[in-house]
Amino acid sequence: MHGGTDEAGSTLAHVLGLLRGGSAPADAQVREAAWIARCVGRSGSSTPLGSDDVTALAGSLAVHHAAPGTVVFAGGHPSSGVWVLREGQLELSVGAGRRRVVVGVLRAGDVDGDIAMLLGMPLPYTARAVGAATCLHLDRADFDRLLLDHPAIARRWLGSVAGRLASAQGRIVDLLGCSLAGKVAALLLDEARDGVVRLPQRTLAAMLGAARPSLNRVLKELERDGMLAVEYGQVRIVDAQSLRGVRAHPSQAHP
Amino acid sequence: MHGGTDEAGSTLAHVLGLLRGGSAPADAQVREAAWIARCVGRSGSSTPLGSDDVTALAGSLAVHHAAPGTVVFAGGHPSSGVWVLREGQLELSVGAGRRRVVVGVLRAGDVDGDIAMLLGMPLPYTARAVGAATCLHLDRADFDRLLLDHPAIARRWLGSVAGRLASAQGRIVDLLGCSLAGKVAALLLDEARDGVVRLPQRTLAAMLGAARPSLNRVLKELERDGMLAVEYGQVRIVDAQSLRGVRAHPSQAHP
DNA sequence: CCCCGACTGTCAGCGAGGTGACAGTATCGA
DNA sequence: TCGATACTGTCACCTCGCTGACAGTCGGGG
Repeated sequence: MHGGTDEAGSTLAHVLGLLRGGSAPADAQVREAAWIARCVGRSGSSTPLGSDDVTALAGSLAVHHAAPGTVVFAGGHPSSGVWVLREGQLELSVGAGRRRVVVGVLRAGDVDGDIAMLLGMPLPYTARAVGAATCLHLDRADFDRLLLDHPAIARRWLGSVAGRLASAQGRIVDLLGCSLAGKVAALLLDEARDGVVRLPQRTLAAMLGAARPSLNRVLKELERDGMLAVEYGQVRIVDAQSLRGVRAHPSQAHP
Repeated sequence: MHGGTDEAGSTLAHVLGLLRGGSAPADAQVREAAWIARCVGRSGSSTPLGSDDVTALAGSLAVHHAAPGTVVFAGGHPSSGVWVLREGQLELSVGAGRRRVVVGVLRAGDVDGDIAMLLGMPLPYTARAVGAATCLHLDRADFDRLLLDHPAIARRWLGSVAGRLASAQGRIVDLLGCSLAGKVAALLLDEARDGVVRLPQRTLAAMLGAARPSLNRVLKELERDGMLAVEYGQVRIVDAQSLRGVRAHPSQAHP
């Protein structure tokens, strides 16, 4: 099936299309950005900076007030440093102009840009302020000075990144062991904020490496079973407990 | 997700045992341990400690000489600290007694145990010295002191963990976008040391969430195409270039 | 207000891969 | 040297999910 007759050219064009932030965001690009978006320092679980840190450092951090719709950082460029969102929401998106797809949302307390900066890799998505937003920014030099002056913060930052690594590991395991229904359940459960996942089915499908019709079928089944409410551009989790049960099921059913 | 264990009768072994009536360690356990084993600080790519660091710190690190077959650290228990392998090889395995499955190997320069220690989670596998091995050990206090006294090392450690996070991300994308052949190619390419992957097909299949017969079929196809040599308990990569081409193919074949 | 673009809902057909089973073979310990 | 115990190689059958297409619905901009 994968004989020597495949067109190397079309494959290459496909790959190149992914790398440039072109017009039509290919599924693969959406998928990659969406998964990376799940690896930010989430407030509550694994934020490297506590609110006490932020207040203590407030004077030495650059404050950035972003007007609604403003781009805070742009995908494709190397990360200028670390962003800490203090108020408002930032929408993470891929793709140009009208064809852009939202792959995630940053909320107050979230920290992003650190991994890209540490590794010198380009940011995979663009962040825009949804309403008015207040961010704190550390450039590379500030970041180094922060870690140098505050070893406790350095230590906690290490813990934060380690936690993100562990959750990425967990997602690998989730993705491999389950049927599509299990993957969907796992994705919804840890992507939800306040019981709602505000992503279109197309994006969810891309994140799972699944086809949209297949995803839709699973969603409707789960809705019929009373676990979800499928709405326009979002999914509401109704019965999280049962949903966790779906995730736990072994991969294939068979008598 | 939680770590595995090495001792029959522990809670986790019991829970995993419930999922399948199975006797051998459940595939899910093997899979999880195998993926975590791929997230150690590999020498060369993302080791937090340079050899110069190690020599500079040699006096303050605890040296541990492990006789062949000795257990260096045991799965299921919380990590006592960070292990740096200086000489020899450590075999990472899951499962009790004779039924154990090897999920990875540590080589000179590799660093492990840091993530589990940082997060307070149990180690998912047991490490045994294959031949004679020399390890350096830092307990939690030593680790904290190291990061406190050497900010440059703390900074590099952060970079190392960030690199491991990025590679875990990359694996998620690899796993979702490709056909089974693509997944196999990706797995073999970055699991190989000196062109050889020394894991049985059962373990490889578990890592990919695939069935062994399916994996075997793909391996034989790749062998027929001259890219691999399938041997007893290991796979030898013959033509890495072509294998990289297989990995790049889009997900599904289609006229 | 209406229209256009984006999103959801659904279908028939097909191929990839899972399942369980069984035979052959390499490896290791007694 | 001889089993016991893995591991590999392969089969027929069947399910899951992908493909491509089309109709219905929501929502924002002119």
